[in-house]
Order: sequence, then C-alpha cells, then structure tokens
Amino acid sequence: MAPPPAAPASRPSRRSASRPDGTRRRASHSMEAVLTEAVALLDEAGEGALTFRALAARLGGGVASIYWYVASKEELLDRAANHVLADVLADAELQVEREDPIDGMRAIAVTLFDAVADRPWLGAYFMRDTELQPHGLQLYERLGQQTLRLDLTPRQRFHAVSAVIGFVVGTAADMGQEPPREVLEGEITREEYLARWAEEWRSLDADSYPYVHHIVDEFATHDDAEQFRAGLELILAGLRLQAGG
Amino acid sequence: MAPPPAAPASRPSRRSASRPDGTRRRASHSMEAVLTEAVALLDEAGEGALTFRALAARLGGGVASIYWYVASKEELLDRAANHVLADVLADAELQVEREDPIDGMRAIAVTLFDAVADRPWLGAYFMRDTELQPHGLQLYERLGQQTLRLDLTPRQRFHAVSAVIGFVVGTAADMGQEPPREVLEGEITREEYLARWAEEWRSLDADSYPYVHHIVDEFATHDDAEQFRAGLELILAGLRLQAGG
DNA sequence: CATAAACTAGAACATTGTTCGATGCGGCGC
DNA sequence: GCGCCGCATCGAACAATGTTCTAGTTTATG
Repeated sequence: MAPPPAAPASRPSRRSASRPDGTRRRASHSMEAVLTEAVALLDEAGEGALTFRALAARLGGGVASIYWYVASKEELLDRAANHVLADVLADAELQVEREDPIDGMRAIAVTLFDAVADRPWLGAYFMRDTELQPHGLQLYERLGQQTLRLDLTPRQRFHAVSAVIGFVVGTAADMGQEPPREVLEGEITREEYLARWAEEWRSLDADSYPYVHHIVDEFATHDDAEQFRAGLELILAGLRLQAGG
Repeated sequence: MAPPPAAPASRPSRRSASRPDGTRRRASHSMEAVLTEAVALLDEAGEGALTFRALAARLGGGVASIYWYVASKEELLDRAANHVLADVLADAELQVEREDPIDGMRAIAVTLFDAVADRPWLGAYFMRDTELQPHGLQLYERLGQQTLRLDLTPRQRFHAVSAVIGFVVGTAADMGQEPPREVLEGEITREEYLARWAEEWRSLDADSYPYVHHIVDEFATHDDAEQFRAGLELILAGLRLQAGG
C-alpha cells in the first residue's frame, strides 16, 4: 500500500542449492532456509523473538552469515512477509472464481485478514516494497481485478482497493497486538481478560460515557473475526451502492 | 481498540511543580515536561529518534531520571500518545454538533486521521491501555455517541465504531510510514518518488497485471487525504444503508 | 591445479532499554 | 536548630541488539 524504497541493486542474494547430503561441517543455509526459520521464529514467539542471534542459532551457523542473504533486518522482514504471502496468495487464487466480484473481494479480504490476524508483524511489512514482495503485489492485483468487473471509474477502483486493504491490514494489526503476558502464559483466559476490561469500563461515569456503557456487553463477548467481517460488509455495501447496486 | 494490560499499580508518577526559579543545579522535570519533549522528539525525527538518552539530553538531566515518571518505554509512548490525543479530542469536540450523526462521525474520523497521518507512531499506540489513555477513550466515546442517534442495534453500533477506527488508524499508519531517505533529505520530491514506482509498475506484464496498469496513473497522481476520504465514504455509506437510509 | 566467486563465521563496535545504588532536597515533628 | 523521611535526581554499569570487519573455507570452472 505505501510507497516503497527504490531497491538499491545491492547483494546478489541468490539461493544456493544445499545438497541433501547430511554430512556438512559448516552450516549451509540457502535463502529458503533463512526465511523459513525466520518465519518460524516469528510465529512461535512474536516479532521480538526474531533476532539475528536467535536465527543464527536455529540455523546452526554464525550471526554474520545471515548478512550474506539479507542486507538488513528490514529486508529480512520484508522478505519474510513475502514468503508468508505466497500461501495467502495461493489460498486467494482458489477463491477468485466467484460470480459476483464483490464476493470475490470479500473472499480475498478474509483470507488476508486471517493471515495477518495471527501474524501481527505481517501488517507492518505488507507491501512496503513491491520489488521485494511480488506476492504482495499479486494479491493487490487479484483484489483489484475484481473491481474491473464493477461499473466504476479507475479512480473509484483505486480507492476501493486501497480502502479494503487499509481496513484489513489496520484492523488485523490492531487485533493482533501481542496479548499481555497474563493471557499468553495461560494465567487467565481471553474471556476473563476482556471481562476485566469491561468491568473497568462499567465503573466509568454513565452520564459521561453513555456509548461505552451501551456497548460494554457487546465488547465483553465479542469475536474478533465477526467484528472484522461486520466492518468489511460496510465497505462492500458502500461499494456496491457506488457501482449502481 | 485492542485489549489493554491491566495496569499494575506501579510507581506514583505524579507531577512535581517545578518552580519558575531558573537557578537550579539539578534538573527538575515534571511529567508534563517529559511528555512534551518526548512528543517534540517524536514529531521532529520520527519514532526512532525517541531514545531515553536523547530525551534526557533535551531535558538537561540524566537518563535514569525519566524512569521516575515512567516505568518503561512502552508506558512512555502510551502516555505520549494520550498527551497528543488531548488536542485531537479538543478539535473533535468542536465538530460534534452536527445535525446528521454521520456527518459527526466523518468529522471526528477526519480529525483523527490528520493527527495520525503526520504522527505514524500514534497509530501503533492508540488506545492500547485505556487507563493510561483517557483521551483515547473519550475520543472513542465521542465517535460512539454519534451512532446512538442512528437506528441500530448495540452490536451494530459497536461494529460500526470499530470499523471506522480500524480503518482510520490502519490507513493513516500505512500512509504515514517513514518516507525513504531520498525524499526526506529533499533529493527527490514525493511526485518523482511516486513516478518512479509507477514506472516500475508500468514495466510489469500487462496481461498478468491488468488492474495495476488500469490504476497506475491514479496512483502516480493520488492524494493521500483524498484516498482516505473516499474509503471513509464507503464505510459511512454502508452504515447509512444499515441504519435504514 | 589454480583462481575467483560463493559462502561461512568469530570478534569487535556502537547504541539501545533498564537497573542499582548513592546522593541531594524539602518539609515536618521535636 | 536538628534529624528524619519521602520525593526526586543521576552516574555508572549491564545485557541485548543490529551491524561491520576481516579472515577463513568451500565449490565450480577453466
């Protein structure tokens, strides 16, 4: 979505086919292995867990080796995002053959949401650099293709796709914020946690916070996915209206 | 928007009235000063520029002193966000007296967007902890109050407000990503930068990327604020429809 | 076999958030 | 005045991180 830096030609960063031979003294990585382990680290313990040292240990090599494949941590995360988006894209391609283009948009949006929701880091690195993230660009393209089947101007199509992506990424990143330790470590459940917050809200002055009191029960029992879907429907309804029903 | 950690009672964190007396050996801060300088640092040079050492230097004191007011950098950013939201809230309050509740929602959303757009860090820390961010909660309340004037169920109201905030914060954070050095240092303008990216897109295969080609001109000349407004209108149109026109 | 490119890695560096312990400052009871 | 105690400040040290330097080893190719 956001403007990408023009990629400086930089290092070759080509993969090396590590032969299936198991007996090698020195660790042999290959770009694929680096990204796979990086994503694994990210998925297991969140963004904070991805350090060059932890990654090197997992690869059984030295810290500096990673720099042969990647020029910086930023690039590592850009590439890791693209790596994950390959699966998202594959899923999305399957669901594109809808009669109704808006159904197609919804399907892609939901797929992307699911991916970002349990990978909070992905939101921040989605389509930052189209050169490093071809899969992100393709996802963008797929979503946009649906709008080509709607009666809209190019500008309206551009705005529609931007809106959907902004909403998906923003909402997912927001919902995916690292839960506090208490929940992560299983001390309390998500419900208890929500209830605790709800209680805090209920203790607010009712006259000053009529809305908060009005929705506090909904909040306490809400489901993230349903909340997302509801918001998405608003956008899609507005879009359908714009396209002339 | 996202669940907040239950605030551990922690340090008192009260302000101390630093007397106007200029001749003091030791630096006397006060919470207000800390937050003000932190925000200034953030605004001047982005999230990366806010370090405890830089902040201490600006305050003319030692690094460890800041920890008397704030338990961690996380809390510092939460409080800084709340500090900024005070102004946003004041702006929003002025624009709430609309006839049409949806006009009111739009006004608040635009105000919040403007604030986040040129403060990328704000998006990531918006309403993370309502106890530390009362202003964020009040903004949420104000937005929600508009929906009380619409014919909706509590759940629909909850979803509507969540959708608007998710879209605003997500889009603004996305658009507000740090521009690359070339642009920041004035080597090239934003237009040239966009044009460069557009050129890259135009070089893609036209059959595989029909949509990208279709909107590339729109992209090259697009205005962030207009793009945001267009997306917001989609949500609000969907909402109006849901409320029965 | 020699040469260059592909690839690995140890050690060192600067910078960051955070903690510890010591020290000053202000008012209050006596 | 004196001593005490809570508020407030700060220097120094720590561990962790991204990154660079430099040197080494492997692999393909002629």
